Amino acid sequence: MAKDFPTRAENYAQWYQDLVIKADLAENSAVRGCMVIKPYGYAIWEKMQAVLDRKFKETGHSNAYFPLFIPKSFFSKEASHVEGFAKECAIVTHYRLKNAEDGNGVVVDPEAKLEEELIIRPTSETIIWNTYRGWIQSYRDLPILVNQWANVVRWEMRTRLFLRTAEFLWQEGHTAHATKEEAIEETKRMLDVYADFVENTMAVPVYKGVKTANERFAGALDTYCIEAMMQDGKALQAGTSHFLGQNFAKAFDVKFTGKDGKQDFVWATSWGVSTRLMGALVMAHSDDDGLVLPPKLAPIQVVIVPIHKNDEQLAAITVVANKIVDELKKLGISVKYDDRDTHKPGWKFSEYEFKGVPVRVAIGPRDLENGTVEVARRDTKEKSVMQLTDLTLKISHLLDHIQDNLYKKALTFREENTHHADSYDEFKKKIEQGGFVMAHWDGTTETELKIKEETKATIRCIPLNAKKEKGKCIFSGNDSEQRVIFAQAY
RNA sequence: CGGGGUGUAGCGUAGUCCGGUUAUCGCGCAUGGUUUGGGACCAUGAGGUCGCAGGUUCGAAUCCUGCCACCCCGACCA
Repeated sequence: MAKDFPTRAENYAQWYQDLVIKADLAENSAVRGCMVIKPYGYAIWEKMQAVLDRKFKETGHSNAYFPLFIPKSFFSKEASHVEGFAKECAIVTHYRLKNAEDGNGVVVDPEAKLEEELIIRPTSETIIWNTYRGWIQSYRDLPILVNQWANVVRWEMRTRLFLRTAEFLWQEGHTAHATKEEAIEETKRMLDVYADFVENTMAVPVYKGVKTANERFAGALDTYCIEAMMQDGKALQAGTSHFLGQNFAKAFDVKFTGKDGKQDFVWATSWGVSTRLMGALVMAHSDDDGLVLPPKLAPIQVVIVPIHKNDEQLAAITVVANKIVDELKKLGISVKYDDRDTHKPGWKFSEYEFKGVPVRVAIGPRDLENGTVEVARRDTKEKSVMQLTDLTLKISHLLDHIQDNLYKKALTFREENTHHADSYDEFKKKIEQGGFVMAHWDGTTETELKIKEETKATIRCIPLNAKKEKGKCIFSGNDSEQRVIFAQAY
């Protein structure tokens, strides 16, 4: 495995890029801006999907699937929605190719122009609300709680593996409700689901908050979000949940008759997380020696490496190793016994370290004599010799400890890099140093944009559950009710 | 989409300014042997449309034109 990639301190962006590629998570494809997610990376995504999908179902949602293509006319029905996405849409204009007349390959058949062009979905609100119109007549049809796992396309100028690609994978939940209160409740419920997932499964602490008007989703009344801090101090939006009000119901004429016999427009929410979470995962935990994966998402949680001088020793080690494998599997732990003779143990150690496998077990001749194994953990690099007695239980606990430790480490890092600022000078200085800066803001878009222009920092969110604290806006000096989170962001 | 940079074997590179036999070196790969508690060693070998397409020239990795891809910085965004 390559050692020739920069440390985080030397070049954070390059470190990330190299790590994603060299750890076999993903690579650039022949299509500009699009990535190939490789098996090891996809395995992590599948684990994320499995946990999230279970949580969605536990909160009453069902999966469905809507088309990749959206008629262009649907898009223009919700004004702010079009405005938000118009500049980054891929459009299908034709439906047939023909052989080129000069015999060189194929060309678009001009005869096969579509009457109405199709947009490749950048998100599915429009096609879904157009569909919901047919599903909803009465309050008895509500709520509709649907999620879809899908790919979407946003034609980005500048892309980075996982963090921003032209095509990405995600899930989008789209719900319909009879009342405003119920829709807002749903919006917040799903925000909590995301926060719980990112903190407990990904081991990444987040702030829950509301976006400012400026950062709001195109077509939403309120956008709730979770914001995480990466190791370079920048913020990364890890998930969003939108309260859409009646905007899409009005745009697509989706009404229902209430118990009182009166008609009203339906209330909506949408919420999503994407393969961007993969980027967050890498940037939150990994180090200069490679990936560090939280046990709950690691495709391989435990790897066993035999150390032997000859076939007899290997055979004896294999007996012990297989027993450990069986016991770990019974505990639901994914384990790999790597008895390949094509690589030396040292090579394997480095390889699995680079791939972020949380726990490594090495078994050699000395261990056979003593009834022990050597256990190494990836997060701290600590090694210890353990007795075979109760080994699998100890490993199981160790995995839990690693999961906890990663979260605590990330939390400590975030706390150490979160500062308060009470004047604009102090603010600029602290933003320069990186990290989050909690500061008072007067609530206007003008102030927000000016601060962004001068410092590159944006308001990541107005945190929920933060203590109210009167103060003066660092920029304008006007009154403010609470501090908001400023940071440079991905 | 604007500014800058890079493109030579799977990866990293020398050579490019100043054109000249068979394109350099390391890693990796294959085969054989010795090895195996932190990326082993020796020997032999395979692997190249020098990003692509034109052009200049007796001759192009090298000079010229156009294009493509990727990286960094900006604008835009999850």
